[in-house]
Amino acid sequence: MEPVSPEQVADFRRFNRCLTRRIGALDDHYLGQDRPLGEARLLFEIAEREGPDGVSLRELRSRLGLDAGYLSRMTKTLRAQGLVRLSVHTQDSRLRTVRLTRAGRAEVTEQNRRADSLAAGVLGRLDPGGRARLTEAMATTRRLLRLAAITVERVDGHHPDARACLDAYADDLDVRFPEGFDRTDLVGAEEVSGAAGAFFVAYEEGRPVGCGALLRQAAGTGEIRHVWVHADARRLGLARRVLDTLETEALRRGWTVVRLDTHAALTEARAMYRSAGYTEIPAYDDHVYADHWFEKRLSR
Amino acid sequence: MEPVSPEQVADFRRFNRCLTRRIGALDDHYLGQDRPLGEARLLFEIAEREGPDGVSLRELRSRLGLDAGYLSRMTKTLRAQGLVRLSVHTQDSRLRTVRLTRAGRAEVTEQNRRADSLAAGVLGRLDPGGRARLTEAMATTRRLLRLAAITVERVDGHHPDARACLDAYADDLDVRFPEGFDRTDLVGAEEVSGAAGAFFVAYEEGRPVGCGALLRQAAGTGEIRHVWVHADARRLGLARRVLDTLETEALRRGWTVVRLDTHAALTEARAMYRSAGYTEIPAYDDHVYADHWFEKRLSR
DNA sequence: CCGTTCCTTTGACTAGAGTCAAAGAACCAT
DNA sequence: ATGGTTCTTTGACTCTAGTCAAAGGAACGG
Repeated sequence: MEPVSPEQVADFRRFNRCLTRRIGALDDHYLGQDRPLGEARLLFEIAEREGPDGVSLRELRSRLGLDAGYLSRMTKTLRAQGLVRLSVHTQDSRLRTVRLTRAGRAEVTEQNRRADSLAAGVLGRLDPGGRARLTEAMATTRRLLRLAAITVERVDGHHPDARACLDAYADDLDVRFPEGFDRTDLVGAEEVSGAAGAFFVAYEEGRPVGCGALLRQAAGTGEIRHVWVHADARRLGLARRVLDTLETEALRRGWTVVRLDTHAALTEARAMYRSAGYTEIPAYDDHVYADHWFEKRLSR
Repeated sequence: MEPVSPEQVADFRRFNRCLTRRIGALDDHYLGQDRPLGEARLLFEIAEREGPDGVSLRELRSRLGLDAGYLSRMTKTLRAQGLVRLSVHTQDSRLRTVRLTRAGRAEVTEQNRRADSLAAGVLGRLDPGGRARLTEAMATTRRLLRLAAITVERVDGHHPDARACLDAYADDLDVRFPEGFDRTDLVGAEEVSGAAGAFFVAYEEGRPVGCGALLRQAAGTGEIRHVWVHADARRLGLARRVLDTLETEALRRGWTVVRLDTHAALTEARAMYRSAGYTEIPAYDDHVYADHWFEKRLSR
């Protein structure tokens, strides 16, 4: 890809320096008041992850990347402060489940209130136009930083991450299609392996957040299927990135045309394909869920 | 001022959370490799502040806000690693001067190279359009966060910060005006005190970075003078903010018209006044440095 | 020249953050 | 049932980061 210009690198680093200097004022965790940072972080994580049955120490440990002993001790002090309750996991009694007590919940709410008012204080020093521009620029920064942190990797069709993506994809379609979606329509693992095709998964911090499949359709022609992005990772431009990856892979295989079909319900997808250079063509198959067919001629 | 909308607060906090999570990858200091964070920070600060005669421990201490003992010990370990040299200050032998050795300089350069390549790595995962949008959004975020962190405060005309600003202002004008600038033209401390007028200084992290004066000109009319912004704080919209503050102060005093004059050399200033709602009027004085005269009718 | 103030060094602490290893209880596959 | 694995707890550490106070040398003001 094109090299990164030194000016952009300099801008990037200026931003980092500026932010790490101000991070004290920005970081929610510094609002942990008299509580040590580690505990404050843990408390927030519990509040965030806690389901109806609380959250297991194991999950917290992997989320926060903490040492088991360290975590055990910290939860002990939180318990001593009356902020959390510990109990044995209902399914697996090796695990402990943590949940917030009423006092713990109140504490978290209070911290959030404080962080909100701090943020409002900063924004309040700008005029309304400035506020709008700042929040807009922050949102753009966040979106693009997230996108830059996501990697798209080729995985085997049998890989659990591939199957997990396809499952989630099927669930999404089942909701969106008025007629529902039948999972037997999904590609088989062999169809996207070896010379037949390829499967790609997008990872954000190790978590699969998107996918896409490429299959051989005819000599020199590939078919793109199952381009999907997790709800949490939408509006980042990730689908476009997956598409780029699939096209690059097609070219690598010497396929100069790619096609795809899509359902009438997926209007944003159609817009995306058009803006990515795809043109609508007549039906090339009689696929149940297909209402629109697209094609793109690849070059270079 | 208008209240801050909850959506904007939420956006702001999402940004903070996202950034503190990624800060490990962004923060230059985390590149200090095997060196403790404190030492790495110190090393960078020395590199940044070091003049031809090095930099005094005293200055480092106040810049970084460190305990004297802590600083002393850290410089000792840096010295033991051969990265800095310590010597007695030439003017005041109570002070110690630190300067980087060749090895220290090499270390800093290497860290910078590493930080650059890390930044380039992140940017490189975006397409050129995304890179441009990201660096642009980062720059906007930085500018507006800086602006929001600046406070504009009324100070007495005799206050050292007021005099320092006027000195810097005079130096700037002396360079920009073809005919030079005579400091006796500056307002006296009494002209901006009490009922006669007011003087405002803009502070960024305790450092004066801008100023503006308001003087009574005639009944119900104020004159704005000496609106100045430090070179480091330009292009943030600070002049506009100072101007707003002066107008608010004028209104508070019941003055419904403010006027100002400006020199032909200051083209950006003229544009700024126009966009702030000032209209050009005929000369209202025969001030030496005045070529253009502006007026604004204040309301509410 | 004398007392006060300023700057640095040193010693003696504390608290937070985190690591490592051992051990016990529970689960799982065979 | 049994051996291996997983999860949590506990004890014993280490390393940073930072505070506080005492002390000594240098500068400064009168």
